[in-house]
This record gives sequence, structure tokens and C-alpha cells, in this order.
Amino acid sequence: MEMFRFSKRVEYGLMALLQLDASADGHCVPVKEIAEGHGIPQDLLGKVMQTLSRAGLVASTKGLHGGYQLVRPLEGVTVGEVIEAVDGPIYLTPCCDDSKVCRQQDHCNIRRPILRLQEYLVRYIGQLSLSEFREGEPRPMASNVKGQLL
Amino acid sequence: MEMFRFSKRVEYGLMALLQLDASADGHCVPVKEIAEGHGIPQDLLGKVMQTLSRAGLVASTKGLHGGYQLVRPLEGVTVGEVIEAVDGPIYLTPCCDDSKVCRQQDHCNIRRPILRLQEYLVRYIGQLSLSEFREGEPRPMASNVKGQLL
DNA sequence: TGAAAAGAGGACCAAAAGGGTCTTATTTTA
DNA sequence: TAAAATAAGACCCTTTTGGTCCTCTTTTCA
Repeated sequence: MEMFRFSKRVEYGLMALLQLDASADGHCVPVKEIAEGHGIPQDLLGKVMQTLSRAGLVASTKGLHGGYQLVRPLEGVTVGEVIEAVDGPIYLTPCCDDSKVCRQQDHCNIRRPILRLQEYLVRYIGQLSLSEFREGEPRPMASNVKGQLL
Repeated sequence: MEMFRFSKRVEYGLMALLQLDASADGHCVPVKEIAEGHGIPQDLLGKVMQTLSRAGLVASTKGLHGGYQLVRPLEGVTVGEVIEAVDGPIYLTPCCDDSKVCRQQDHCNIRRPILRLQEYLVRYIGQLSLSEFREGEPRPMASNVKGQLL
């Protein structure tokens, strides 16, 4: 019942990035502020931010008056990037990960088409800019998906 | 790490439907045959088939020489239908389900755009016919998605 | 008529994943 | 030197998932 769900970590990551974008006077925002402002458990958000930092989506400053800043403008960040950074690569099914083996092995009649569907989805969210998540964006989305996808 | 994954039940359901389509001389195929032919645990596939049956995607015949048959031709069955039948409705995030409440409530800056993304995805897989999963289908997919989706 | 084969369905279980907390260390500034 | 941050690892609890088992009913056929 729970598949095709954003994990809390992805949710929190997206919320934080949007927040950093909104309060983007240049200086950095501490985790505490974001967490309290959005009702997110602080420690958990901390973990997510660390991950985003390692992925290069965000820069951290330690010490008093430290916090996080956006590295690139939001237009250059995609939903796919965030998901992959936080939760790792997307595999619709274990056998889409070549390192794994599944019980079905050869006699699997769905591997190929599922792989194609996965490629499509990954490409879609990999082109979906986070800037389209900004408040006030009227009715865009998919606007920056160029050409025929499949 | 496991989000955006097909559940095993969905996998098994898709495999079974494809199998029913392939061995579609009209008479029905017992769970045992499908399960053994694809290395799927029989009992579990049984449950999935019951679900598909209740959803009207498949018809069951009890008794000796019983089994399951396709009700409609595969062109009329979508990936989305199968997923929803087996795993229930798709919610990218709990707050997309209006009956739930999330900790973020009002001060949530991603609910709207995620809802739009969800609508897009649901519409996409809701138009993706299972017939495109058939073996030998050359390079279709998305071919039956009509017009601009978003 | 009774055994075999099939679906229906409930109870149950073990492993994994997910969400969250706690603690400690390090860095930086006032 | 105290306070406020990030960094990071160790845990822990709950839910979900995948899977098994058992019983019951239906149907066919020898």
C-alpha cells in the first residue's frame, strides 16, 4: 500500500530547499529554524541536510550563526536530483538494479517494459525543476520537459 | 531507499496478467501453473489473483480444471489499474490523502506542487496500457498517452 | 461417491524499512 | 569559555512487506 510514496526524508529535503530559496538573502539558515518553522523533527532534518550537503545541493557553515545555504539557484535543481541524493537511485523493481538477482531471473516477462517505464519516470523527474515548486507558480510543471520523452 | 518501488504483489500481478494474455486460448490457467512457471510463491500469487478478481480484471473458476482468465483484452487494462487494484490508491505523500493529517499542516510549502506531480503520474500510468508490456512490442510506450498531460 | 484439484480467505510470522531519538565530537563566534 | 551550529554514529520502535500455513468450499472425474 505504500509504494510510490515520497519518503519523509525526501519530503523534508524538498521543504527545506524551498525554504532556503524563500529566505535567500544570501546568509545561511540553521536547521533549527527550518525544522521549527515547518514542524519537522530537528534531528531528522539535520540528517537530511547533511545528505544534501554531501550531494552538493547545499552548503553548510559550522559554528555559531552557521546553517545551510543553496549552492545553485532552484531552477537548476530537479526533483529527481533531490530524491536520488536523499534516498538513492530509483529502481521500480530490484531486478532493475543489475547488482541484485531476483527469483524470476530469465523467465521474467516484465523486466524489459518496467525498465522502460522506469527510464521514462526518471527522465521526467530528472527534468522537473524545483523552481516549479515555488509558491505562486501558477500552473506550470512539465513545462521544462523538452520534446518527446519516449 | 525503497520508495518509488513496485511492490512484489504488483510485480506478480503484472506477470500473471501478461501470462494469462500469452496463454489465452480461452480456457483458464491455475495459479499453480503461473507460479511455477515464473518462480513466484504460489500462496502469495493466489492472494494477488484474488485481489485482481475482486477488482474485475480477471475471472476465476473454482473446482478441478479451474483457474483464472482475463476478463478484458490487455489493451484495455492499464498499469495504473493494476497498481491501484493490488496496492490501493497512489499517494505521493500522506497529505495527498485528505483523510490523513500531517504534522506540517498549513505551513507546508510542497503540498500543492506534489499534488500536481501526483496527478500527472497517476494520469500517465492510468493511460499506459498493459498491452505495451507484451513481449515483442518493439519500442512503443507512451504511445497511447493522448495530448498534453499537464 | 469420494478423492483430487482448484479458488477463498483468515491467521500468523519474520525480516526489512522507515521514522525518529540520543549522544558525542567538532567548529566557530561572541 | 560558553553557546550555537554542523557531523556523524548508535539505537530503537513501529509499520510494512513478503511469505507461509491451515481450513473451507466448489467442481470434476474416475
